[in-house]
Amino acid sequence: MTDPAQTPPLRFREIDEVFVALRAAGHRVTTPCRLVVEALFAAAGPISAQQLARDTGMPESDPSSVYRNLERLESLGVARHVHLGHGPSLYMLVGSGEKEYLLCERCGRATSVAAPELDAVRNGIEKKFGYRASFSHFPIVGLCSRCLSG
Amino acid sequence: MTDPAQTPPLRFREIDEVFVALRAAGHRVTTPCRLVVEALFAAAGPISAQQLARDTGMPESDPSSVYRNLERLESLGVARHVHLGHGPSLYMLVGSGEKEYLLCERCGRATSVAAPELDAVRNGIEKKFGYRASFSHFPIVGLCSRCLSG
DNA sequence: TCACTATTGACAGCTACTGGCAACAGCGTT
DNA sequence: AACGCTGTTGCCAGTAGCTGTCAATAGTGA
Repeated sequence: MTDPAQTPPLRFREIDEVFVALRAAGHRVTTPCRLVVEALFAAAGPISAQQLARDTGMPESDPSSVYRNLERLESLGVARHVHLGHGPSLYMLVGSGEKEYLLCERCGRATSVAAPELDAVRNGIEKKFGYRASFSHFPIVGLCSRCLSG
Repeated sequence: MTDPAQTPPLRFREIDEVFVALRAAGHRVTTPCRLVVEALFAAAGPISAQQLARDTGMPESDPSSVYRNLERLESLGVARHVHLGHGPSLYMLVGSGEKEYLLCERCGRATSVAAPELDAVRNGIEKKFGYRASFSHFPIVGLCSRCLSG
């Protein structure tokens, strides 16, 4: 049983911590639940509910259970979502070093940056308008350098 | 015929310019079209397609004609829309002194400011990330001063 | 007034969810 | 290891916010 296919998935420990948190909150770690969490871990970046259904083999024609799992993970603070333009919400696990987003309205390209990178911008806005801006749920929208010059 | 009810609506001249622009582009100024433009003029601020249907007496149960009129007005550069949070798009006529928006994610309050007010923020973003941000279509989202202190 | 055709209202369809419900399956208990 | 409580699932229906199709209507120039 040392078959490589049998080795635990990457970052198993962190995944397991999610399951521990779920159980601690009185939730059950079902097969679909586990698949969703694993798919979020495996994803390269923010991912749609539709894509999660595809990745997990859950009913693509009706991703309501995917949404319910995501809702639960979000309520626990384990996952969150971002609205990148007009498409569906994109979900991700919350980790250390949270990201914020810039979105190009023309080409659709999204750039993620570490939250502190935007602190100067945030402070400027707060000083002038009293708003503490966050670009983790709704991004900064505009034109990227490529679309500006092109 | 000097009955006050017969006097032209407020800002009649500007409205008429919209109709001239529509005709110049080969469009017809129909009654529903006129009603939509007048409702946009009359509205206190950005207004939803649903509300426009209500205000004009157009079929509320199916605002597709309202959307087609808005689409036409937007393609002419006469109207535009903003996404204030998770609700429907809000439409407005394009005038002089364009507005940009800040939205409070908690209380839903939207603040509109003249575009130049955000130039410092915009320049800071462009210098650091190469993006030229616009907050007229998607607002800056965060927490307003009231929600921060309360 | 006529004829051409843009525009309308009605209807169907779509995406992205949200809610209801009976059957199923975790998980603590025995 | 079986039991049973109840959280969770899949399925189905429903909703919001649009978008597409089409025959009938109504602006507009001739």
